[in-house]
Amino acid sequence: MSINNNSSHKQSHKVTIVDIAEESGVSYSTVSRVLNGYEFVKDSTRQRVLATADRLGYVANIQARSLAGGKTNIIGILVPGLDNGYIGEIVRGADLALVQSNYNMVLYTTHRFEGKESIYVKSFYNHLCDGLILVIPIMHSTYLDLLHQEQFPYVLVDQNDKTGASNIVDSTNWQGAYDATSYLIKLGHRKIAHISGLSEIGSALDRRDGYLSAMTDHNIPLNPDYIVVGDFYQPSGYEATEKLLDMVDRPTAIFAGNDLMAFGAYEAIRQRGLRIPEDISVIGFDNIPQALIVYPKLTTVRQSLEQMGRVAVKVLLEQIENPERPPRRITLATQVVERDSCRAYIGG
Amino acid sequence: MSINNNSSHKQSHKVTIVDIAEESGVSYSTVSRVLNGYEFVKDSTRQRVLATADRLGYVANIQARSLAGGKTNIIGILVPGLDNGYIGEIVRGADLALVQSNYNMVLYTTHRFEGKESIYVKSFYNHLCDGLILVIPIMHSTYLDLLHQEQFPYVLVDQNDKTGASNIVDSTNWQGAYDATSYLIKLGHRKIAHISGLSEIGSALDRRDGYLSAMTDHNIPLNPDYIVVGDFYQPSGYEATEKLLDMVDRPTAIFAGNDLMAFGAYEAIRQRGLRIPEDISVIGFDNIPQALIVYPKLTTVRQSLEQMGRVAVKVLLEQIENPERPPRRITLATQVVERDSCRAYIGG
DNA sequence: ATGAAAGCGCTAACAG
DNA sequence: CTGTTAGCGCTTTCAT
Repeated sequence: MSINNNSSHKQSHKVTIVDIAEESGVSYSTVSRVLNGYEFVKDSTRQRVLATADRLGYVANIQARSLAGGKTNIIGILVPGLDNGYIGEIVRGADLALVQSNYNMVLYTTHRFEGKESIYVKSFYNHLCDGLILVIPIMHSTYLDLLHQEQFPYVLVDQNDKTGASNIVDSTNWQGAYDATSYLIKLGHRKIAHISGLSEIGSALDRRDGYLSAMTDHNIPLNPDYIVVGDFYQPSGYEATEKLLDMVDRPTAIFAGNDLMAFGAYEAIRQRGLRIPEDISVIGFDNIPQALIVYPKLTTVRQSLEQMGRVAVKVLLEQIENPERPPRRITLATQVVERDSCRAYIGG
Repeated sequence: MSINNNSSHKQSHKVTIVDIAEESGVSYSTVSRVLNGYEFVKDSTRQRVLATADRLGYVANIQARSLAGGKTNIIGILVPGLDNGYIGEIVRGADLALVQSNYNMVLYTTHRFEGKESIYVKSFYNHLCDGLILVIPIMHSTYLDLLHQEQFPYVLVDQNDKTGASNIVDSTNWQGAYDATSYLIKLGHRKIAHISGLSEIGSALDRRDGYLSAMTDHNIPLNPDYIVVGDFYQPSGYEATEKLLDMVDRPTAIFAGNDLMAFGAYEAIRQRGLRIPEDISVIGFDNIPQALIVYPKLTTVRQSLEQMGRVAVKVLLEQIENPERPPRRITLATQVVERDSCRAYIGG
């Protein structure tokens, strides 16, 4: 009789495949096979094993499985933090996509490590998970090298990797910015300012370029002072807007690099006693959920963050299934969502 | 010469304690001791081992460590989802507190499992982490039994466990609601409605009771129709408010069970062409970050969500250090934050 | 103070 | 189709 000589009724402690093996009179490798869906197992055996596993309340020990070289059925998602809505939406999308798989997700927030996220990556390729989704605006290239070196499946979200060796899911940042700017122009604005994101961030650059191209294409002279750099967080939008409003030749419309900075702009504008959109139009980028609860509701460029998360999962799982598949890049469309924060420019 | 016969320079593959042992000429048990901070190791040995570990770029394999009975230095945090700001703040607080420890956090979202979160709990007590923070409004008692059975360290956030056997961090829900309601009363309101949360949720109940007590204490007759039940999400606040506004004897103030539902109320009120706070006052509960970006800024009851997260971590770590310590309950104070969504009731 | 050896729970050849 | 046998990387007695 085994150590576990209790009356085979309810588990008194951890149930392992060995327990199942004994109970169902097979070797534990067979149990392992059944549990892993191995084809060539007699059906009756399979049933029996499955039944006892169930009866005993077996829960696989992921660590052991992973240690022994199996898979974890976990995918990791690395994010800087949860404080900006943008990330939350992507995570939500990923989570949604995972429901339909038999994978679970674990989320790691790295913001406290400023560039040391590679620590995480290291533990990841130590097989804490089967694949990685990276949502990290400012990427320290060390990662990618590690990941490649280990041939570890991963996908970059909204982020560029010049080497072309990464799976990437992003959206049409340039086009979205172009459209946003054109929208403002079509409304009659010409004095259009842009609050840009940090230059280290690819999407910020793309959006700035989109803005510039739209202006140029419509033969509107560029005013360098109309471009001010923020950091994608709300306070920077506030400060940027203050500068803009201080100008003698104050802009009549602002295209913020993302919604958060647009909210900052709202504050600054309101504080000056100006009205949106009567006195000044504001358009954002992202369409985070808060865009709907601010007043007036924010006109913005929608990128389906949730969809990005979903697609990222899809790509990642495919990569895991088929490690040989060459990396792909999927770019999702953006779209201007008209709400209440912009209106036609009259007079002047 | 070992398998790993590369020129002991940069790792060509995973570095294990065996590698370190060979490089520094000690047994791998000694390496393990050093790495775990065991006291009785000769100092020179310790230095040498540490140095080579560093040079080789060693990263501990958490899985193996855990399997062998060691600790993971990971604490898990179980949340329903990330879509309501409330959770995000708690997570942020927990994350913040963890910076100062040498623990890492992994976050599991369970919303897709509706009550099956016990799956997670099971894998947790399988030592995927050293302790658990549970932020799950509707608790299916199965958890707690499992957790107790395994003597697994955990703390409940904003949630009650009648057995008194759990660590709990929560805030003064009753008092906060009482204060909010009293605040409205002091402003001259008497027709005060309350949008409550689901009755399955302890904090929702406490808030409702606080509201009732305040009304009673001020001798204001209770109107059952003034209490409508939502689910803590924005749409339910919208619908609840529609009902309220349809009443012939329409309330002049609304105390929403949380900020999200208050935002729903905003929408409904605005849609009716009414103004906040001129026509109707609104007060929320939670003080999530969005309370500041809505217009008008939401008057609400602050509970320091971030602090709750921080305290939860503190309690949990202490519990992990000292498993014998009896469970504690820490209740944080709440406070009415006056902003722009309430004003004195005049006339009527 | 340190080495040897057992074993955590599981997967994956390798034999039959 | 199924059992046997190695480990995976690490912690932990038990010796010395």
